[in-house]
Amino acid sequence: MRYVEGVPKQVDHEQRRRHLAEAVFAVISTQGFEAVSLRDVAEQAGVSMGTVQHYFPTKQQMLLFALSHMRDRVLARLQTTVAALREPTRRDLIRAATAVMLPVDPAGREEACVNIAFFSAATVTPAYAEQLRNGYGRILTVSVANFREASRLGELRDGVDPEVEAPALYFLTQGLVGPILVGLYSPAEALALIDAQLDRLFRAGTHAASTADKPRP
Amino acid sequence: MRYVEGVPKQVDHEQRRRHLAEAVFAVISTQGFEAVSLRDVAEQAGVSMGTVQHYFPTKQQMLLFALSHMRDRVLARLQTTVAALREPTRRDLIRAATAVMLPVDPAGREEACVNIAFFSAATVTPAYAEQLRNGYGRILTVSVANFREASRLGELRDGVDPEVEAPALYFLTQGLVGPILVGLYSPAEALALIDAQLDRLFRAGTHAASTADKPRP
DNA sequence: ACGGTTATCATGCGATCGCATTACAAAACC
DNA sequence: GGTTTTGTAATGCGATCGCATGATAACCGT
Repeated sequence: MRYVEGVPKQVDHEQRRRHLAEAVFAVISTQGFEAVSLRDVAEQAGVSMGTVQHYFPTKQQMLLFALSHMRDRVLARLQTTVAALREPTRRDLIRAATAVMLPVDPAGREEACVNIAFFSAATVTPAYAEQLRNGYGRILTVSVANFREASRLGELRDGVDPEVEAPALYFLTQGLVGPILVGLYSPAEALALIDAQLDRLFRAGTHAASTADKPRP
Repeated sequence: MRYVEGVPKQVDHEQRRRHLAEAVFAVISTQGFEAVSLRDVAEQAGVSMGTVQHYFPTKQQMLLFALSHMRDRVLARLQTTVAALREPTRRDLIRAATAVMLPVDPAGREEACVNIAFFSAATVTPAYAEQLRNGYGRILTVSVANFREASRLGELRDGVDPEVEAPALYFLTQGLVGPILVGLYSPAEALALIDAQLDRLFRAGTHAASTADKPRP
């Protein structure tokens, strides 16, 4: 029988897989990565264990798909957040993107829990490491491009090298995730630290408003 | 029977526990956190499973002790590395401490693997989170103190706020650990990024030599 | 209409897990 | 020197794991 691409018989195969991936996220962020079992995922998704096996032959493939779906989910949330800004400056874009990657709301916290779990697993599972390099490398590339554009537009202070400061701000953001998750640093402190760095990198008046109340128009 | 404190009967109880903790580290960094079983740890340590149970009533207590031992081990390596410096400036101290926390050698990589594994587990196990806050909070405090001292000695450039830049450099370092572990960033690139930040924070001539060959005396 | 495919579920199986139990040798105590 | 305590090992047990198998109903193309 011929297999016609993109025309599912009864259900949307990929959507089911994404739904199961979301169940994986819920289990990881509530019970932990090591507690992920096919039975837990099935229960979380409201289906039987056999259904999970139907969409993922092995547990490894399920987790690997979940990781790639998490990458897509973070990128989508980044794009949505950025698109919601009205006439943003480069600083506004970078600030918003940074805030998305920090666990400041339930969605961000779930994503951070899942990502740190896969980072840990990636140290012994090369397939995870490759996927993480893909996702995080992509965001880093975009961040550097944003800084380059800001530099071209003259929004950066004198002497600020976008090739150095873009990765620095990006990895600083990543470094804040863990401490926030374990309660060593609060989201507010983290954002204050980010804003302090942005103040150092960008000229004054190159963004709408940082943390203060925005003045009436 | 009376229990005389600090006088072990035949073996050094705490040393045995540390030895088992090191076996835990080896298992985590080679097989992963979820693969840690009492049998694996026993085999890695060269003892029977019953011996592991003798020193740790439960697996949880074993892992919790391992985490506290890892904190001690990192702090000891920090102290040893810093003590080996000859007439270091504050910048030299901070640079050395930063390099210790990055996975640049096998020891550092093992520690990073273990720490990121516990960070992941800490999101669902408060006891781990508390232990991590303790360890990382301590290092952060020392780092801030070092920056304050550098500021007092006039080694920092004008306008550099130690209360902001100390945490920023510290979390930047933490943010580099994960990307290095998964191969997104090389240790050399990471150290170059750190040195670029140090160049920005410290006045010229406040350290012996950064990356260039040191001139003859 | 009907054979074939797909989606779903229930169940079974071997392996492994944490933990409890037991046995035994060596050191310590009185 | 006999008893108690401690270190070490071996083994058993119930639970859970990933995965394989079989059954059942819905949907498809011809």
